[in-house]
Amino acid sequence: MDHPDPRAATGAPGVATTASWRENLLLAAIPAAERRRLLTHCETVELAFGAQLCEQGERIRHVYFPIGGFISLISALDERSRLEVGLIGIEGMLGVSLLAGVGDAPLRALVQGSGPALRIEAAAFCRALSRSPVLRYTLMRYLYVLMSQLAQMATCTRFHVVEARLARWLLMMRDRARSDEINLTHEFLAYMLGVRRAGVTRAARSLQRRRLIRYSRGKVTILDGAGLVRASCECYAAGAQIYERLLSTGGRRRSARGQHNRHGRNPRSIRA
Amino acid sequence: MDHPDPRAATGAPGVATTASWRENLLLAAIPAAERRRLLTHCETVELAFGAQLCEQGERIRHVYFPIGGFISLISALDERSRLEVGLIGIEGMLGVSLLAGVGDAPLRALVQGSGPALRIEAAAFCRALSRSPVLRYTLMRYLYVLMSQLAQMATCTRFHVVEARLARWLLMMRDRARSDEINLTHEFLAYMLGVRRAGVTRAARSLQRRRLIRYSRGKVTILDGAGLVRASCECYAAGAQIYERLLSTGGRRRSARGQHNRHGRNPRSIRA
DNA sequence: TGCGCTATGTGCGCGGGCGCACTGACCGAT
DNA sequence: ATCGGTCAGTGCGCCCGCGCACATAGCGCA
Repeated sequence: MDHPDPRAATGAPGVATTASWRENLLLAAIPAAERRRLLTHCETVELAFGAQLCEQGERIRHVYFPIGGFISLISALDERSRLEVGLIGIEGMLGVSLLAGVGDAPLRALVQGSGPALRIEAAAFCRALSRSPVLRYTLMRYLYVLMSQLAQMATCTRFHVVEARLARWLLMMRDRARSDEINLTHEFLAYMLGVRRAGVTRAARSLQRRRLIRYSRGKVTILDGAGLVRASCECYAAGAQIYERLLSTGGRRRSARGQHNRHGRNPRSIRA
Repeated sequence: MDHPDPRAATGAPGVATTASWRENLLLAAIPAAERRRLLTHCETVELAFGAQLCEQGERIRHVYFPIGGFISLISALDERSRLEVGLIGIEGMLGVSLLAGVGDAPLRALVQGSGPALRIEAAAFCRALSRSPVLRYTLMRYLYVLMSQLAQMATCTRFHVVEARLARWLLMMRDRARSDEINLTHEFLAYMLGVRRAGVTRAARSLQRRRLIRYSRGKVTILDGAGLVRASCECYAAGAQIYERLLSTGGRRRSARGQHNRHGRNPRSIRA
């Protein structure tokens, strides 16, 4: 109702696909040996747009490492008051609370962009965690990034107007989907931003008039990324920076070795 | 200017006081042997109201375990747009990011209620962490609680009116200060809630008229706690519950043994 | 006793976002 | 070709909180 079929099932576990762990930056940052062990417990699944992977307070059954799709974290006070507080793409994972030894999900998780993900059973994941300090270390850093994002989100939501926040979300989704085309209706955007659909319509129209985006019937295209960055609040740049500083340079104890980003992209170039 | 002298120094390390580790619930939850080792590195300090213990992005020098005072975590986009996103009292600690292997503070930390705290140097704390799985485990659960609070804070700030949020804060501070008298000006409250002082005045006056609180010149007294709970948003109850479920039952690996929440409350009843 | 500072009270006009409700445009299926 | 459904555009009155500015009132100190 509020968003496309929240109960839509996740696609069935797939067999081989072209996707691989390489697509997930967290997995890529784990030392090969650890990763191999982890991957033996993983299966590839297709995340279906709108699927609800878990509900606030419910038990976590699987941990997901997106390798194409992305997931949004939603904090809901009740069905009228809800707000997206985090976004998980190829740079992250769903289920960090297991790291803290907590088996319940703190937030609702909704698939926002369809695509594949690797998943692993919660129990197997916990076993892997308890065996591997490096795994813990790497994922903890991500947990920290998520926390920083949460705090920033709170402030951003409080102080910035819908239009800037919309621009920010579109950019974040572009980064996570790695595509300038995003499938999202105003309705869904309103759900995420915690505002009325009418408010989204107004903001989106304004962005479209300025030729920064184009949209129609649930498909948004980013035309001018640089312009959109300018139209967004500084939180977009800040968020990208936090991530870059803590993770994209390798993730594993780089602080000691000063490694560089193997993927070569400079996340700081938040550019167009 | 915006709040009482942010650069006020923390009181000098004290020697023996009547306060003890027993006053901090996290420390109390750690097995005795571990705690003893940790305490050898601790010193007692007096937190001075308004002191800034660390700034967003700066290096963490000490970890604090309040045993009387309490600390607020503030996310600042710039000096006009800032918002309190967390509150740390005897139930918590300042410096969790070290758990994630990150040496920089994600948020500004301001002393909100004067009182003693135990503190330990960051390096010593990290060493202790790396030696003790139980310590990690216990504190990780707290990290999780903080995260949940952050997410809830974002939603609360977005959807609830100033008066309810004010009531909530007063209650949270009462719990952490364990006193119905709280030293806080409207100015400072406005700083935390991210609203104008005038907004706080109006809300406070309304609460006072309803005989829930009384205040004058920087001192707020809670007259009717139960009434104040009713005037607050459900986030107060929800936050207390999260904490209780995860930490107050002992904190140490109870989940691994399949124990149940000894307090017997149903966590699902988050909506009144 | 009086000064000055800090804390609180209040007014006014503005604007963003809300709730509600209806219209119009486009798409796919029968 | 038509119909039903989803998606987007728009209007209207409302209210909360903002920004600004000024008016009182306690309190400490000289």
